[in-house]
Amino acid sequence: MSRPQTAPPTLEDVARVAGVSRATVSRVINGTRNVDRKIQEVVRAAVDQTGYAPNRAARSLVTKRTGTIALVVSGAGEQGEEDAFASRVFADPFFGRVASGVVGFLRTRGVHPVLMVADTDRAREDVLAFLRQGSADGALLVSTHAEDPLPARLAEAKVPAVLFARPARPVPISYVDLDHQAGAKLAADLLVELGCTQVATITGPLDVPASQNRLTGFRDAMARHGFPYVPIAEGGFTAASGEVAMERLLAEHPGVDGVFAANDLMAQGALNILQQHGKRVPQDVALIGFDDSGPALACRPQLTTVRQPVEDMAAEMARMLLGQVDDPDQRPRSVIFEPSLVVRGSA
Amino acid sequence: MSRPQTAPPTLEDVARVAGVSRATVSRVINGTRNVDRKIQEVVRAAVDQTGYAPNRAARSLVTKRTGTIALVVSGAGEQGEEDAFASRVFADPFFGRVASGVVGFLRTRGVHPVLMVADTDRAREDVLAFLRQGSADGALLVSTHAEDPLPARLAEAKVPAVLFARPARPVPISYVDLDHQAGAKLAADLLVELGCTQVATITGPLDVPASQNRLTGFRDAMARHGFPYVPIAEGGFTAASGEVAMERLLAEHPGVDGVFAANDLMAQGALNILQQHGKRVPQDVALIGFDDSGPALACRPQLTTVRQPVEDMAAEMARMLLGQVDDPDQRPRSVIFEPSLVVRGSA
DNA sequence: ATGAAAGCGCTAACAC
DNA sequence: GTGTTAGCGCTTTCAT
Repeated sequence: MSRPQTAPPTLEDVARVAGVSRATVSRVINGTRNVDRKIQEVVRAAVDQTGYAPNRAARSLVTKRTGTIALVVSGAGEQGEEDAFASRVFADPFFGRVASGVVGFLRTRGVHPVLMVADTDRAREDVLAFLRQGSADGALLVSTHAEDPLPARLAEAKVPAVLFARPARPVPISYVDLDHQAGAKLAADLLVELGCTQVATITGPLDVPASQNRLTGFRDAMARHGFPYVPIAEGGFTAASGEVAMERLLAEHPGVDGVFAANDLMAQGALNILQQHGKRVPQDVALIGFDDSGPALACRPQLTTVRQPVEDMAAEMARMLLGQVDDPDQRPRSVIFEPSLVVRGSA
Repeated sequence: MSRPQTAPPTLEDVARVAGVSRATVSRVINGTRNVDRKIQEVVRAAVDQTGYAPNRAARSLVTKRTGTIALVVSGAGEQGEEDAFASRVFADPFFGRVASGVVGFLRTRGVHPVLMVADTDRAREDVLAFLRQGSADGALLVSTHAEDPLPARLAEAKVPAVLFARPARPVPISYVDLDHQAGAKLAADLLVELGCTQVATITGPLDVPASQNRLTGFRDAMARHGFPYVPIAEGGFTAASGEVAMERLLAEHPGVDGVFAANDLMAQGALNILQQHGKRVPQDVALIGFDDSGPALACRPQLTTVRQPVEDMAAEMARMLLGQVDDPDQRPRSVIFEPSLVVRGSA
C-alpha cells in the first residue's frame, strides 16, 4: 500500500510496477489470451502490491456489461401509497426467500442484484430506463399483480429477464414456476385420506394465475375423490385476510372439517380463527397451508403445508438470466418445479 | 425512435438532432450552468425524440459517483453454511423493514441499493473491494454479529458508511440506533402496572449491544420498581429460541406472571409454550415483545410490544449516508430514535 | 506473446 | 451562453 490517501490504483499503476503494458495486465486479469507464465506471476504480484481492483464503470463502458442485475418487485400502483406497497411486500417472508436464493446464486458469480420496486407507472418507467440504457444486464421480476404491464414491456424492449411465475397474460418471456395444481392435489389427497368430508379452501387473489391454479388443482382433486362441491373464500395472501376468509367460511359452513389455504400466512390467520371458535386443529378441523415459509413453523400446531422450493426457484431464475445475458438470442424458456408435502401438526 | 434495433442513443445523437454540442445537452440534462430557454426546449425535445437516457457507466467514470449504495447484511461466518446465513437473515421480518425503509427513501433520489451479504471473510473482502474501487458510493450496514470486523474496516478505508445500531466496540462511524433502555423501561413499567410480581425476560444474544441494553434497561426499571431480581433466559432472536427459553423459564420459575421478550419472534415462541402449558395470556402471564413487526399481529392474542420504527430508522440511515457521500469529511454522527409502547392483547 | 493506440459515453475546464 | 477539447480507466483490434 504505497499510496495512502490517494486515488485507487489503476491498470496503469499496476503496469508500471510490473514493468509491462496496460494491455498485458488487462489480459492476465481477465484471463484472456496467452500470457507468459513468468509475466503472469509478475503481474499478479504487482496487483497484490498495489491493491488493485478493476474499476467497474470503466470496464462496463467498453464491455457493455455491468455485472449487475435488477431484482424488481412489481405490483399494483395504488396512487399515493407507494411506501405501503414496499413495506407490504418486503414484510412477506416469500420475498425474503427469493432474495436469499438470488443472492446465494449470484454471490459466487461476481454479479450483484440491485433492489427495485415498481409499484407506479413512474417507477416502472424508471426500471425500464435503468435496464435499457444498460445500468443492469437484465432483470429478475417478481410480480404481485395480474395486470402488471412490466413483463410485456421488458419483453418488447428485449431486455434479458426472467419472471417468478407465469405472467397472467401470455408474454414471450422466461419464467420459473411451480406446479401449483400438483401442490393443491397433494393437499386434497391428504385431507381426504384423513377422512375429512366437509372441505373448504381459502384462495389467493383470483386474478393471480398461481391462485387460480391452486384452486383448480384442489377442486379437480376433490372432485376426483367424490367431492364435487368445495366452498371457497378469497383472501389476499395475508394473515389478516386469512382470518376474514375463515370467519366467513365458518359462518356459512359451520361443519367444515378440512381447510386448504393457498399460503401459510392465510393458514396462520385461519388457525387463529379456528382456535378462537373452539375448534381443535387438527382433531376438529384439519388445516393445510402452502409455501412452507417461516410462519408455518411458528404456529401451534405447526402447519402441515405444501412446500414450494422458493430459494431453489429463485436461484434457477438467476441462472437462467445469466444464461440469457450471455446469449441474448435465446428463446424464452420455463422451468417448472415440483411441490412436496410437509406433514406437521395441523393436518 | 429513429433507430429501431441499434445501440441506445448517446449524447452525441441527441446533440446532432438538437443541432447543438454535446456539452450543451449535458448541461441541460444535469441542470448545470445557464442555458438559453429556447435551447433547453429544443434539447428536451431531442431527448424525448431519441429516447435518450444517460449511460451511468460513462457518467460514473468521470464523476466518480455511481448513484449506487451497498446495502450489506453482515454476520458471523460459520464456515460452509453461507447460504444458511442469508436465508436466516432474509427470513427475519426485521430485514424486510430495513429494506423497505431504505428503498422508500432512495427511490426518489435516483440512488439504487445493491444487496450484499457479508458472512465470510471472503465475502467481507469482496464488499470492501466493491466499495473501495468505487462500485458504490457508500454502504449501509446491518450487522448481526458483535465481533463483525466490517465496521472498523469500512471506517479505516474511509468509505462513507452508516450502521444500523451502534457497533459492539467503538468505531468512528455513523449509526442510527434506538433507545433500547427506554424501550425496555416501557415494558417493565407496564408489567408492574399490571400487577405482575414474578417477572422474567428472554434476552437476545448477549454479545449484541442491543440485547444488552434491553436487558439492562429492563433490569434497571424493574429494580426501581422494587424488583431487584429478574430471571433471564438468553435466546437468539428466533421463534424457536424463544420457545426453548420460555421452557427453561417455566421449569425454573413456574410462578412467572410476566415476560418481556427482546423481540417479537421470541415473544411468539414464548406464547406458544405458555399456551401449551395451559397458561392464559394475558390473564395468567402478561407477555410483551419488542419491535412491532409482522408476527406481532399474527399471534393470538396479538402481541403488546415495544415499537421500533425500523423503516424510519432505515430511511434516516440512507439520508445520513447520502449526506456523507456529498461531504466525505463529515465526522461520524449518530441519531437515536425513541421507542413507543403498542398495547394489544398479550399484556 | 506483447505493446501501441483507439475509443466506449460522459463531464468539466477552458476558450470564445 | 455555447462549443472545443481533454481525459476518466478500461478492453480490444491491430501491429510487431
